Amino acid sequence: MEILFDYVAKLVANNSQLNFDEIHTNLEIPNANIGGDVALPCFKFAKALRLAPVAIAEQIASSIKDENLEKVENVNGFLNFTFKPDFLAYTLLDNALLEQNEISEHNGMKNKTILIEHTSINPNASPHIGRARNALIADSLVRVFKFLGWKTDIHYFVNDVGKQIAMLVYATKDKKDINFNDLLQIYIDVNEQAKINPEIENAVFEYLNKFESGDEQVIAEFERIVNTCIKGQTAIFDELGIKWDSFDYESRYIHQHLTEKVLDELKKSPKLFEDKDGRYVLDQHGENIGIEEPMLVLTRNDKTSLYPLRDICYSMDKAKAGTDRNLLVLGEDQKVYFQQISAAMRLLGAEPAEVVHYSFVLLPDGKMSTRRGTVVLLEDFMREATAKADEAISERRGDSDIEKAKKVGYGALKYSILKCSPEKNVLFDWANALNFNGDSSVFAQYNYARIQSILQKADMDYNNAKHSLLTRETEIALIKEVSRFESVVLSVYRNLNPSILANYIFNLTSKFSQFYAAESILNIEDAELKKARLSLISKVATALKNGLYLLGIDIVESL
RNA sequence: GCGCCCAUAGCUCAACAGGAUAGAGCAACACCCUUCUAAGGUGAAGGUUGGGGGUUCGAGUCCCUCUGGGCGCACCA
Repeated sequence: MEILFDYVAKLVANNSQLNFDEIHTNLEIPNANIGGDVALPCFKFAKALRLAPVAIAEQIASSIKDENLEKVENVNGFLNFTFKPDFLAYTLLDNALLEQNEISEHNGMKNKTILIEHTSINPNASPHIGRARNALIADSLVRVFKFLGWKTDIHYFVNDVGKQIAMLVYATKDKKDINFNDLLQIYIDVNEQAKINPEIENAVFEYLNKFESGDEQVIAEFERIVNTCIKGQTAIFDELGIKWDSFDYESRYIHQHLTEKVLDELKKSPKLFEDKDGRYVLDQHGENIGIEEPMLVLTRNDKTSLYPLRDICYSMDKAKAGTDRNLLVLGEDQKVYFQQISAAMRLLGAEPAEVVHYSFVLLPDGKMSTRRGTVVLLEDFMREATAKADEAISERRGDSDIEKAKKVGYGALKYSILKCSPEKNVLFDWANALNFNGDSSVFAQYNYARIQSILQKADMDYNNAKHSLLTRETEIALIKEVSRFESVVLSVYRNLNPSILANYIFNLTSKFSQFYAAESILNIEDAELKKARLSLISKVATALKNGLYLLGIDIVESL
């Protein structure tokens, strides 16, 4: 639609005292029920032109004569432009950018660099769908940045130090083999036991002490647990096509004494002080942090580091990597904490990461809690979705196809989480998440497959099609939607919000499905029209394929 | 108690930097497969955008306030 905005802005600029930019920024797409292709509200020009909005619109409407316009009319101060359908069709379709190389070229983002850290969940158990939201949002953003030509560097911070790991080490100390799938139950049990048995707590802290002071035997035991966990967790994400470039271990900051330099830097600030217990504490009053006592305890009394200090060091390392952008996808529970780390970084003269926060996934009967075991595990969701997809495919196609079932099932899973705006809570219920009708990724995959089926049967070259022949109502509606693809991708990029894309894919699919029901493509006499329609649907297929890809969803050739 | 986020149809979600008559899907109702894949399409129904004030030519969108939900509130990581 951008090209039409330019066209209209130029036209109005030539027929009024308004300049191109002020016209262009005010242009909008009118609601479908109002009619018209582009609208210009004239209210804001009233003051400068010393004229009533209606009079301005009237004046401009009457002075514009353009062969490509069907009409320009004033509706209560809105100037509505309606183009001739053939002009609209070829202008939008011939200029629509749908492919990765075209879009990255057009927007000049090639070879920019971005570091993205995401997920970084505790290595203690199988991830639940709440934390999966982190990985899904981030992975989609990674895909969008890559699509636009950015070079991405994706990091995972492994919190391999701490009480929760020590507890798992304690609970598994006599076990020869540790199975990743047993860890959740072990974790729940040991937390239960620790409540009634204080000796566990003591033993756990002893483990932690030994780990931090470099006891090789204990370090090996920690590594055994952490590696089992990371392996198990990343295998699940890997199955979903989500990958990282590097895993950064928190313990490195302890064992290699990497926190000292940053601590020395912070000591230069009067905001860092030693409290009565001998711990280093950062006073963050005046940093606009929304808590009563903005203090960050950085060390224990023996001056060994606490997590926030290690996190500041890690964040500094990421900032020092010198990428054009530095992004972090983080749960809303970490909002204040992130502000605290950011304030410390500014104190050190560094630029904190940009952050995308997401809200939690809620269950119909309450919140999820790993410790209480009231969770929906990502892997359970994956299995259920695949099973349901396979059942449906078997029913339709006569036999099972597990690869296809995964593409359908995982797609539905991702879509159900990604379609919600990150700042809103997602309410998870099985029926909704496993619904393959209507507003779901399956609708898009299904219609993509329909298009492939037609294109295969067509057996004709539609490269130099005359798009001006596509003037039916459902064709124009579909063309308008396809032509938005690039601006939607850019909108996801600007807002760091993949739900915009999920939404778009549904609208595009809907428009295609309506066109498909209303018009024949192969069964028509007019060969030129057939060519034009084939060209149109091939472009729709490209937009669907690339759009789904950017959400991390695979297409299927038949369904 | 304080701070940040959210509240839109019975349910789940849309509505680009404030724009015109607030849109979809699910569920429920009535239709449409001798025609390119019916996981589809069409129609009807469903709303005082949580309540109340304000700013504006214009408010779901901005401001204030109340209610309800989510998250957090140094010495866990």
